[in-house]
Formats: sequence, structure tokens, C-alpha cells
Amino acid sequence: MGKTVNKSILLGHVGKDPEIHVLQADNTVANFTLATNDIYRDRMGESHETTEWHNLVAFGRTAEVVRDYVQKGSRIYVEGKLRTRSWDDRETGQKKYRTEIVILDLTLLSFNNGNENGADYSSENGNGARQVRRSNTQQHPGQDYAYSEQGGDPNEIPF
Amino acid sequence: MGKTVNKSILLGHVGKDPEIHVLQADNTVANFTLATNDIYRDRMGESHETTEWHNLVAFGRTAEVVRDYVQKGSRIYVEGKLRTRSWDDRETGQKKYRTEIVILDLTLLSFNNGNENGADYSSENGNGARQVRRSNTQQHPGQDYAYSEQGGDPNEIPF
Amino acid sequence: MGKTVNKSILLGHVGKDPEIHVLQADNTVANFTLATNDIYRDRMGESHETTEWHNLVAFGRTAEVVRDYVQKGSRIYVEGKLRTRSWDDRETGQKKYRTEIVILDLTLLSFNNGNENGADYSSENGNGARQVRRSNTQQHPGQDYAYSEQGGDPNEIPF
Amino acid sequence: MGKTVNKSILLGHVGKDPEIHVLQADNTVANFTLATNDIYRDRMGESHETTEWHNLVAFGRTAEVVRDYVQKGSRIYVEGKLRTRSWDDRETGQKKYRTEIVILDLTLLSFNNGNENGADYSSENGNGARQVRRSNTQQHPGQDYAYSEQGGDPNEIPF
DNA sequence: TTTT
DNA sequence: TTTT
Repeated sequence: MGKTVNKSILLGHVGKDPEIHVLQADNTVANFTLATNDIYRDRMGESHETTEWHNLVAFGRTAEVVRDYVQKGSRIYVEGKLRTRSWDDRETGQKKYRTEIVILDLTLLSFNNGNENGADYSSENGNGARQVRRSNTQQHPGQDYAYSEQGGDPNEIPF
Repeated sequence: MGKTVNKSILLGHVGKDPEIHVLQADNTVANFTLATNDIYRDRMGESHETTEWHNLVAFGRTAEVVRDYVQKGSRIYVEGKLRTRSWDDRETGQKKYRTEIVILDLTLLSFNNGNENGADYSSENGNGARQVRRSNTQQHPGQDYAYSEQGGDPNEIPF
Repeated sequence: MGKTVNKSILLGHVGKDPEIHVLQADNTVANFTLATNDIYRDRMGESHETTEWHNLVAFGRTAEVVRDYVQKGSRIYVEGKLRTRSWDDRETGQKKYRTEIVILDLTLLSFNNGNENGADYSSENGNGARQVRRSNTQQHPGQDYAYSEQGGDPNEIPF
Repeated sequence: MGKTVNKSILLGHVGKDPEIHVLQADNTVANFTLATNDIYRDRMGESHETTEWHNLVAFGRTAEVVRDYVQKGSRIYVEGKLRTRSWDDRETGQKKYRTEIVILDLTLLSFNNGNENGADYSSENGNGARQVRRSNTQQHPGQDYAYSEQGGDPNEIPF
């Protein structure tokens, strides 16, 4: 029940591997970008394509799913809300703004780098199951967290 | 038909009277801000309300509707797409960003300053009809345009 | 987190006063219809308007809000999910279907019978506050429930 | 610009190969069903999954895309509007209803039977390109139409 | 009738 | 800068 509505729906490809930060023991944050494409026709009737880049952020359980299953090239569906943060730039003293979509719902549409037709990953583990990243400490060596196995079958993918 | 989706749905109140610009004879642009509210509960269980401000932009026919019917305090429903523009700041040389929602569909939910229950405006023209702004030259004296009466009953409100 | 998406967004006017049923002590159900309009142009270029009627259903707390604030003519924004129920018709033995939108989010856009500009209701209580129906036993005499005052300021409207 | 909103967003799997009908030379119609899943927890805390079936219909150019690229098992994203048709049943004389989603926007999320990771089809044509159905006369032998090659590169997939 |  |  709300007086207002703030909802965004995006479907596109992830621009780079998510950055993961652990704020507190209990709160993971994931930041990444998502590309959507717009096709328009100019006055001469020629078709052009532009790419729009969106800043996405996820918290908590959703951030853990991002950490474990989303990477550069992944195709995802996202539902969220817009949020604009502002701060004073240290150097120039100017007000700066950054608009983000806070993810409230996430659907994975591809695995292994967004290549919807590749067959390479099944050969990696030889059993046909989806291989997931349960840690990415190499990419973010400063972090120290463990995937919570409790509360569900560890072999069950949570989406 | 598209490979990606870029859709935002907003319902809220307009922060101030739209700024109207006429780029060419044929292309009106309207810029304004929209507020949405978010209620969240902090760790102490106390309820807080934040306001999110969105930059909206409309073009063409939609901008004309904004010019004529939207004002500070109006409650509106908007469907659009996200667009982030960037430019180099003249003074500092820094890259700056501004994210906007380009309006693709607009529904007016209130008239006369968003007061959904006020009866004052009907007394202004004494006939119970909705009174609309067909020009706002006072607010934007530098502009010179006329509302196009052709293509429809001038008494018909186009939404 | 989900593998699929089932989401409907409707904004329109309520066709008749909601029917309220109390299944158990704890679970109120509200059923009503919502009209949306579609304007289309036929092959001759003439404009036509059709009305689409949607079956809406709300449960629990949301149903209580519907009971107390929604009536015939109310303009509302609704977000929900589609659900199709089927049963065998007693007389004919035929399979029958009914598709409903289960309300997940509700925003009231008007008060007093959807008349967004009326001033009559404020004269009813003489204090400018919105008057709400806290019971509708006349309309639904078979029911016996009371609006729960606990859990919040009884003068606070919950949306 | 509209007074009301009637919008549905679905992401799921296609239940069976679309039925294609050609009403006139110029108007193709495609009918098919789409499954979405809902997970809920009962009073005992046990998790259950239900499947919701949606009736989808596409017209014109969109129907041609459905005809050529959508099949049983395909995963798709759809945006559309709800429409309920009614008729009197010939046998019983009863009023019957059928609610459909009229597709306004369609995004294909998988190829070859929804297997997002399968590599089998690329071996069918040996060049790694997506293989599309440009006719389905076997399935609908009564029809006689040809995919329009004009208006674009015939090798370009239109979404 | 889909999918995980 | 809106609104309740």
C-alpha cells in the first residue's frame, strides 16, 4: 500500500563482473552495470542503435545471488526502484549525482557469460549441472565471506 | 520487438512547474521533477520516510500536454525509459551525469495543483468544466508558441 | 528471486462497491471489478473506445483497505498477478474459467466515489479530514467484523 | 496519453507450439499459452509450487515473429494488455469467458526449445548462426503464406 | 501444456 | 521542489 510508485523493469546484459562488498557480517552489497539497447530511426529514415548503461545495486540475499550467479555478459531481468545519491566532490566541491536501480527482483536468463547457446560449461564439471561461483575471492581478495549453506539444499539454485 | 527492456513506471507529485522549451517549430520539450516516497523501518523498528526526486523529460505532443495540464503539485502516472546524459563540466572539466526518465505515456491524476478534492477551480470559470492552461507565456516569457487547435475538438482534453 | 514473472499493472475506475467476505477470523477477502479504456482507430480512421473489465481480488490487510476506502467509482492504481481459477459448472458439467488479478499493491487515487474534484464530503464532517468507511455492514449485513484499531494511529490512513 | 492503464508483463515458458491463423492477406494471428510459476509457503511452512497458464495472442508483424521463432518450450518476455472475450456457448447457451494477453512487445530469451545452453542446433547448419523456422507448413498445412523478405536483410533476426 |  |  503506497501513495506513490517507483518501479523500473530492465532486461539486458551485464557490462562487467559485479563488485561485491560486505558492509557488515550480515549485509552484502553488489554493484554492476546493465546495458539496454534502443533502436531509433533518424530523420533520414536510417536506423540507429544506442546503448544505455544502468547502474544496478543489490543488497543482502539478492547481492549473494548476484555474487554467485551474475557475471559479465549475463542476461538478466531485473525489477527495482530508482534511487539517486548525491555527494560533494572532494576535489571540485561540486555536487555530483548518481542514479541507481535498487534490485528488488532478479531473474537469471543465461548462464556462463551470457552465451545462451554455448555448451562449454557442462564439460567443465562433466555432469551436466550448472556450475556456479560460490566464491569469487580471487576477484575480490579483500573480502571474507562464506556462502550460507543453511536454509536449503546446497545443490538447489535459489531462482 | 526488442532484445532488451528499459521501462520505468512512476506515480507521484510534480515538484515544480515544468520548464518548456521549443527546439524547432515542431518539437516542444518539457522538463520537470517528480517526487516519490519510500517508507522504511530502521533497525530500531521506527518508520522513516524518504523522498526520491526524478528528472522527467517529454517531447513533442506529450510535452504539449505537460505544458498545458501539468503543474507544481500535480499527481501523475508516467511510463517511460531511462536515459543518462553525460557532458564535461566547463569549469572543472569533470564528467557529469544526469539520469532522466523519457516519458512515453502520461496519465493525469489530478487537476489544479494536485488537490484532488478542491472545488475552487470550478468557480473560476463557473461552468464546472476543467480549466486548462493553453499558454504559459507569463511563466516562460521568452517563448513564443501557440497551442495547436487543429486536429481535434479544442474542447476535448486529450487524455 | 524467481524464474518467471507474472505481473499486471492496472489504473482505472472501480465498477461497483467491493464484495467483502471474511473467510476466517484472520483472512478478509475483497472482490470487485475495475474498468480500463482502450481507444483504437478503425480502418475508416474513426476513433472508438472500448471498456475492458477486470476481476480483482485482495486478501488480508489489503482487503481491509479495499473494504474501508474503495467503492464504486474510485480511481485506483493496482499492481498484481494473474490467476485463473477453473471449476465444473454444476448445471452443465462444463469447465468454466475466471481470470483474476490478485492485488499485491494498491494506491488510492480518489476519494468519495471517484469524484476527484467534488467538495461535498468535507462538509459531511466539517473538519476537512477525509471521511472513511470503517464499516459497511449495511451493504454487507451478513458480515460481522470490526476495523482493527490496534497497530497504528486510528486517524492515520494507511496509504 | 491515456486515462487508464492496462498492462501485463510476463516472463515464462511456452506450453506448446503456437497456432497460426491468417485472417486476411495482411493479418496473421498467433495463439499460444505461457506458463509462469508461483512459489508459496503454506501454514505448515512447507514450500509449494503452482503453475499459472496464460492465453497469449499476437497480431500482424508480432504474430509473424511468433510463427517463425517461438515454439513449445521457448522462454520469452512479453508485455501486453488484458482482454476478455465472451460468447454464448452453443450447446448450453451459457455465457463463457476467456481472458487473453494481447502481445504488444516480445523478447525471445531462448532458441531451440528453450534450451539456453544446448549446442545441438548449431551443428544442424554448421555455421553457428541461429536457425529459424521461416515456415511451418507441416504444422499448419492449410495455410499458404511466405515470410516477407522485403524491408530488411533476410538474414537479420528482427529482435 | 512449459520450465527448474 | 511534491504529497499525505
